[in-house]
Amino acid sequence: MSDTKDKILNAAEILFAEHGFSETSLRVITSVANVNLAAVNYHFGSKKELIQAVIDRYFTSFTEYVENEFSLLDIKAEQISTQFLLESLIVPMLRLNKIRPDGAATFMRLLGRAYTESQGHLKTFLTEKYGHLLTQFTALLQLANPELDNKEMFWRLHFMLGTLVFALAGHHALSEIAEADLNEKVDIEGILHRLIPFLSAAMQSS
Amino acid sequence: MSDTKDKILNAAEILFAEHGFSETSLRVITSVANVNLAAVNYHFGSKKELIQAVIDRYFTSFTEYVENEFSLLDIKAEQISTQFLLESLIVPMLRLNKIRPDGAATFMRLLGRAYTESQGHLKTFLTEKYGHLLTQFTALLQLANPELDNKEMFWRLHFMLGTLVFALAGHHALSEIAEADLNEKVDIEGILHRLIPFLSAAMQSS
DNA sequence: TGTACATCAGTGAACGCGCGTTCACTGATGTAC
DNA sequence: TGTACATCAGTGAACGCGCGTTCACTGATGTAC
Repeated sequence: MSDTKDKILNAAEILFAEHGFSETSLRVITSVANVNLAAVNYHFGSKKELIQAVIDRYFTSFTEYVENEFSLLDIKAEQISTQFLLESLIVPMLRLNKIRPDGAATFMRLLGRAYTESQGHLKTFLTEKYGHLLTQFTALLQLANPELDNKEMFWRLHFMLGTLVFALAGHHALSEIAEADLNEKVDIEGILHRLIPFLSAAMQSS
Repeated sequence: MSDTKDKILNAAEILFAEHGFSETSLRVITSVANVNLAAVNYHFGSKKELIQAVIDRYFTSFTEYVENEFSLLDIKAEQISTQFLLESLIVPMLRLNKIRPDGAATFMRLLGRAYTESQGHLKTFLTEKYGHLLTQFTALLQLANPELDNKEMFWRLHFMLGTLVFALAGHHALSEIAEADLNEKVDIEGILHRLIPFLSAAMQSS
């Protein structure tokens, strides 16, 4: 992969996470990346495909880490619980910080943007490529919560994922308020450790 | 208030909720509203001020309903609990359906957009005008959960609000998946009744 | 080793288009004397 | 009751601007014979 291509991806992911996809112009991206404007269309074909490439790069790493983590779980073991499953997402999450500066936060913000900016192409693209991961996670959750029926599980799962993405994607804003109000600094890991008991309790509500 | 002004607001709120603020052009709004393009700038001054006017119209009604509902609560009563407080938001929420078709859903989607689209002007505008409502709600929550310290309360409150806005703003998408996967139709009220026990349990997690 | 051609990465300038906003203007209604 | 002027709601056309994309082109490297 050429240097130029990487420079575009690196600049784009930060700008997309910060300002959203449609609010970020190719002119800003290429000037931050210090490459020619036409290089985006040369390497990626269109802005749409650049957006997909940016998200895909994270997802490829993330799913690899998650699958690796899941394969280590002993599915028959007694200790499989919602809390335990959510905690098993922390390691894959934080490994993203090693491949890109502030990678976990950037990935979550991109996910939040993808969820919100309502052009269909991203949703189709993601569910086709990474839907099996959600299926796998759902199956494990069902193992951990055998007393919940399908419907209840569906809703709780989506509430939970929503809270996760929302809290992690908005963690910049939250941290700012937290620092002003409580004089407390928190990073992604800190938020995850506050979120997991919160979500586990919610999942077990009767 | 002139007919034209209302026609613009009514068309704009639906389009903003559906496609986001910056993805919705004044040309689309005015053609749906069946008014002249220049009328937006004549009546509102700019697109930014139109966005604020759309959101403000809902907030004015909503805060009025909420304050009315809160004033009916007996603050000393034993039964004040998180569940009880969340349930007291249902009535104000659903009253929005009476002043505008699908008003509750539209309002939540607008809130979600406002939270996500990152220009500061909306956040400043809203916290200045309606921040006291959040303060009031926090105080009541603290009454219902005296065992939580300030920090824990801060985080749980924001996780909770995030889940609420996220789930309600995205309820169109969720309902679609739910219908495909579970053959179940749900509206805002249905989601609220699933969400409240979920969030109450989360709030009480130890 | 030398020549001819193909492939590839990258570029500078221009294209057409949709955007928010502005401006000079119209016509209806209200107000003063 | 009539006239002169002011205010207001609304309009049609144009403005300049930033956008994603395209196109003809360059220069470096690889491949065939």
